[in-house]
Amino acid sequence: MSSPRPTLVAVAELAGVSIASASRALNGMTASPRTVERVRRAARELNYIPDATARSLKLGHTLQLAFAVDDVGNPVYVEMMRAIESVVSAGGYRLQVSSTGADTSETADLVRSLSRGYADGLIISPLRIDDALVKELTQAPVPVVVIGKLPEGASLDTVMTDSRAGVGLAVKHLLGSGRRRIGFINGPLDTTPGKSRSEGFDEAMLANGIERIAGDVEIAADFTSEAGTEAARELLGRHLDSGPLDAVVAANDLLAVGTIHEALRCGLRVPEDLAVVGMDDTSLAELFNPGLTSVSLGSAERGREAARLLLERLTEPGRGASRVVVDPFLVVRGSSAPAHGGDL
Amino acid sequence: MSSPRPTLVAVAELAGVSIASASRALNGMTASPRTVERVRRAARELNYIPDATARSLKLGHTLQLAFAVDDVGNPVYVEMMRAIESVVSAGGYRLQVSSTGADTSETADLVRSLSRGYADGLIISPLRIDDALVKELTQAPVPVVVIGKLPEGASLDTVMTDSRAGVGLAVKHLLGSGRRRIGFINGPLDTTPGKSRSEGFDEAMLANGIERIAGDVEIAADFTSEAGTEAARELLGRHLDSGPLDAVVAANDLLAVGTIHEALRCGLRVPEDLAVVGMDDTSLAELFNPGLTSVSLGSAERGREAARLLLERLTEPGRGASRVVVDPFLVVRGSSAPAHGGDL
DNA sequence: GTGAAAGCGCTAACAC
DNA sequence: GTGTTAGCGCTTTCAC
Repeated sequence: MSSPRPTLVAVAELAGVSIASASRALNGMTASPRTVERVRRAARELNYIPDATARSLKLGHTLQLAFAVDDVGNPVYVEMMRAIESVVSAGGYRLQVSSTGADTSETADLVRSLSRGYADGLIISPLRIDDALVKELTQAPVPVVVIGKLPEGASLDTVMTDSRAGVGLAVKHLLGSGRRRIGFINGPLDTTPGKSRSEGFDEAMLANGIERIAGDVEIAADFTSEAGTEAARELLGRHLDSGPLDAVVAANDLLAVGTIHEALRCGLRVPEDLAVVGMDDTSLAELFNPGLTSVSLGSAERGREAARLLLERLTEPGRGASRVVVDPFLVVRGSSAPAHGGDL
Repeated sequence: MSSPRPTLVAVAELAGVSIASASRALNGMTASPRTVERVRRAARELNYIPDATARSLKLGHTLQLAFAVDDVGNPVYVEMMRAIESVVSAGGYRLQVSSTGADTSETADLVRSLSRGYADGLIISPLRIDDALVKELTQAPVPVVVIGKLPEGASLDTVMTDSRAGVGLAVKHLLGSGRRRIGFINGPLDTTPGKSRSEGFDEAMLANGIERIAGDVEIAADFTSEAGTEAARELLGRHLDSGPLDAVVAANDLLAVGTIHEALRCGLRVPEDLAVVGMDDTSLAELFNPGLTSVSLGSAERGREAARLLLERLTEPGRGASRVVVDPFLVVRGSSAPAHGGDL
């Protein structure tokens, strides 16, 4: 621990060979069995660990890939991560995950630092995307694939889903099972998902001939369950007077679960008094009590596709930007079961 | 994207200075304002990003720290991660998270690769620790601090908790609130936490003068909610005949939540028919319905302490191994509320 | 099969 | 204040 770390020269010396031979022996290149044996022994004896930095500098790659997300606490990212990890490691790479703040400049920062030297490629799923970030990503010295919707004209590998349509699925389901007055708890509108889902909700209401009522939408401070509880307190509180909501669509599972939490606290029964539908269909949805009906946005599949895209670009840098889109679908669970004696 | 990446020499050339001056200008060392200006401009124009690999090789450090866990899906690690991240970034380092498999050799592998070149230090919280891993950790070329219990005699910085006593807290609480027959759902016994908690349970039963009944303990396949559900199916199923359990202690929150899931599926009411207590007091415990009574093991504090220890060792490599222990405490929520008409 | 030597991109003496 | 140069630890031609 205190002695200077052994380098290749120490190993070579101990083995009585040149450092070139030592390197070859260790890396399985052409070398006599005898040399290999002696070098191996020397390396073990010295507890030699090759310096990855030096190796990467010489080789020009690190065999590491990075996945950057805004909030590791969100299970949707965990699911993506698992999917990414499995394809990436099959491709011989190791995965590092980093958590950026919500700030785009912080994200851009991370991209810069990661992309030059510490990783051979990057998958990023940012909540907020501005032009500066797109520029940074496009100019990054290593391939970047983004999970999420990009501004028009950005030429980057990307995998996205149609969360607008996803919200539509939720609304249609609720209407179809007898709900009449649907509230919407969204995340911040300056985020990409927040924006799409907002449009999706308006669209769905319109399509179903329902008048949008201003007070039926509440914007949470972020995509966490705490913010969901907070927002639900507002939304539900407002409706104590103005007439009852009988359903809420939440922009993700965390918000949905926060909403249920608050609804129960208010003495509302879920789903009897209030149906709740989330989005992302994370493990949380399955686990929760009651089970949370949720719109799957194919997080695992998006992760898998993103990883595939990245690997492909790594081996074939020249080709044009790909764009894959994963369709949403609804997973029905207890939180949106039809109200018992439907009052229609 | 396709042109060769600009290096310092390109920048220096464009700016019309030597590469040494360029380096100095960029790094805020002594340089004339005029030089700084020209170099800055050139760098921006070329979209120059310094190569971290080369820089690290020269400097001998990366300003990166790593946190390795077995299962990123467990919220307890998310909490540790947040805590670690905040102290580490205050110290000027960036945090990388890697997910190792459950396998100790895989973990050792990761340590090897991480510890030579990609990170200046490492925090690791492994479920399983064997001698080979301890040896690897001790010999690692960069400082390592482990969150968790080490075998006797290992000289590594470590922060631990007393989860044995933690289980005792849970048992005592349940007994105190009128429960009589307590089951235990543990994780694998070949893991460090599994082992401690097993001992803790036996100890607590003994201390309270309760005869341990073999069938009252069930070992889940791992520390996930799915495994918890599975184990609960076993445990609860067994007791359909042999007489009712009125409480379950689970070795972590995930197992606890899986247990509740299964209990409800069986038509048991929680807490009326069955009280459930988890461990780790993660955000999940607070969020769940009903709220999950849980033994806090101070995950955030453990993370914070681990990060502090690592930073200290980084600046002061010589000193002896530290060892800090964080005390557990109970957080009572709805899942263990006294049964209504207690049948005693 | 093996050794000598060049060089990956950068920083830090060291001279000027 | 600036340029020249050595060298971080490694891999890889290139001769032998």
